[in-house]
Amino acid sequence: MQQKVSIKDIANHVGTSITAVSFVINGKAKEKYISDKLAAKIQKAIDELGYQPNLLARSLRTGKSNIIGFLVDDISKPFFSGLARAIDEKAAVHGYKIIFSSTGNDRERTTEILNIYQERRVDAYVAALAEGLETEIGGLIGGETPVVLFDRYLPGLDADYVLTDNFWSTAAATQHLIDNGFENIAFITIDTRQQQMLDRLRGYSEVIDRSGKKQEVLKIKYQDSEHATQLIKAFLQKHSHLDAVIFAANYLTMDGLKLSRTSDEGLLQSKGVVSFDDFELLEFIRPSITAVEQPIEAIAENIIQLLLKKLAGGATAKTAKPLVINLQAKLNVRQSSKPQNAQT
Amino acid sequence: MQQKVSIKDIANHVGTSITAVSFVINGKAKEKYISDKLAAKIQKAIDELGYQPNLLARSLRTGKSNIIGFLVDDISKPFFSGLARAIDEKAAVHGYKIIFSSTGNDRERTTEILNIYQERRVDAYVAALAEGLETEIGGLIGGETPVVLFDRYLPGLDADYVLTDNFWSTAAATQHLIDNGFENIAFITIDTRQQQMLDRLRGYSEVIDRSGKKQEVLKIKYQDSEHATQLIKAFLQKHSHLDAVIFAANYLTMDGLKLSRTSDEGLLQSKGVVSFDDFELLEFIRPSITAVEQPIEAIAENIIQLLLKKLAGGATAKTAKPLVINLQAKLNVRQSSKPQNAQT
DNA sequence: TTTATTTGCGTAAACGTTTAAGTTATTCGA
DNA sequence: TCGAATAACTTAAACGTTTACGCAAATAAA
Repeated sequence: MQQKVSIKDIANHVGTSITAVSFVINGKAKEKYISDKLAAKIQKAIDELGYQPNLLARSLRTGKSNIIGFLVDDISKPFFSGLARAIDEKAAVHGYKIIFSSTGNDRERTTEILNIYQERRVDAYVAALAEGLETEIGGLIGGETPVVLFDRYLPGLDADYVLTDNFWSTAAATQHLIDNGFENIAFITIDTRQQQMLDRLRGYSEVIDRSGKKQEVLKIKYQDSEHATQLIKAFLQKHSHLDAVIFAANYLTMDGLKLSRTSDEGLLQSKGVVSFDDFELLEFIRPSITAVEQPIEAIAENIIQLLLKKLAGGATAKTAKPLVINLQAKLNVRQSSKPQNAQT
Repeated sequence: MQQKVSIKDIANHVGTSITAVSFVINGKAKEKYISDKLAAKIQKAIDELGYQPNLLARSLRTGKSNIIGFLVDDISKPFFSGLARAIDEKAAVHGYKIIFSSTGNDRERTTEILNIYQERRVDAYVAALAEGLETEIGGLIGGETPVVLFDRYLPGLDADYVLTDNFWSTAAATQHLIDNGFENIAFITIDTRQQQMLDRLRGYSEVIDRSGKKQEVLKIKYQDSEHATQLIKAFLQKHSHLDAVIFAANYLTMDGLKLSRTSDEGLLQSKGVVSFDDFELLEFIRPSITAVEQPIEAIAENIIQLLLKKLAGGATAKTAKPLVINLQAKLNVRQSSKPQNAQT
């Protein structure tokens, strides 16, 4: 009943043309020489009849859907859903709406989603994709529609990125442990070619080397959680001289923490621990764990700004060389100094 | 370059009318008497030219956007983002896309979002709203566009609901504690008129009464986390005979767990604990905590089914009386029997 | 053979906008 | 006083679909 009042209805009600109505709706009354009197009457009708523009029609006409497609592994992961919220709110300010999808790291699903996005005529893409999906998103990158990638850098893809500075953040975390008196610091990561993991490892390596200490790295060929926990356990048992551990990803931290549920709880209990990626759990866990927190708000803000710039400056932006923005993470220190057998 | 091939292009390429093309696109070739030969030629052109329908145009014409508006407090809450993912995937199967927004429990923001949804001509609404926003969503309920509410029941609103059976679930949890030998079971909730909290309390009360035991209830006037933790602490100290506690909401469980970070860790350590709402943290926390897990998949499935039914059967569905679906939650038992000074 | 159906396809209107290109009436400079 | 500029509107096309009609040819019925 309320849904259906259109520009034409307004025009008829006032006794004018739809053009005039359109102009005042779009705030072009002055510019287009609509008299104040007519403009006022139209505005009155708009309010009284409760007119709401049909964005579908507008989009069809203007060729801009004002929709941004957002694509990640799994939208229910805290990092992604947090970012989704931030981005959604910032986009709303500029009249854009976000649509989300989870690829589940599946190739077919990904092309399917991208297809749907194209059919819905999204104005831009925002995506964090795993390696192996380069070609699917790659096809979009030269095209009409702007693309901004985040979270993970894909070496093959010459695109615009908004990233956490993994090298810097890990270096800072490592330095933090050193500053607090830890001597033998291990780094637990996965065996991969993912750029962000390599950067994290490099951050650790360089700081350790510069300090004259010895690197102690465990690279896990990741199969499943159980398996990883076992490898971590063996590693820690073998290197009993370690007094601190850095986990290079949140799931590794979790796998490590699972040791505390078994009889092996001493293994981590007595050490300084730093987790890459902060999560709620860490506020509660004992021993308390320092964490590298991704700057979600900043990431969201940079993505939106980059996008707006690309959306605004059509051709100019297209010829510009891709931008890689590296944002510094925050180190959430939960316990810093090293008592006898300490934690951080 | 790829973006712009339309029905008309196909028609010109084949040398036929756009009508014919439209028919084969929509699989109405047979029905509309398009010869197999023409249909094949058209199909060939569609594939070769890489035609993608413009869903905006289609929506404008058909009056169906195939978009569902989803509205919650905060999409980054695990329960909501998990549900979002589940619902998104199920909706995709039926050609629907979800758009999400977070109200932040703000009245103005809520009306704003609903306005945007109307402008985008969503086909249906899915929402979980806090009390106080009844009127904003209430205006939609009689209207053209189907509405399904979930998670929280608003007594004033005669709408379709998909809910977790709070009464049943809490009763089951309480019974579980009794069955495992706990004698003095407390219930910690907030002082509110929220229906779901009242139902949970009722579930506890009835089972306790029936068992002949004594009710021990703490109703917190919730201000902030710190304050709640203090009240919980005082309560537990005062009633030292308690051997089990049920927290009526996940944030209460968290506030309770914060006791473990202070010197008062003994207070919960020695007791059986059940949390309403499960969350990742609980898998790691010690003492381990049994939890009531909301059936996310089932909720998503029921929402979609209900929606599809309402979308299909226009007028018939509108006259039907509102449906309230109550889904049973799952009790995730992490430690059940009561040793001397036990946990559950 | 004539008439009625079925088959196969095209014309054109409509969905609700935006906007280029008119049209008329008014003001104005010289 | 008159053409030109300006002010105030309107007409109509276009965006890419779907779909009610219309029309002719082929087939079936009479």
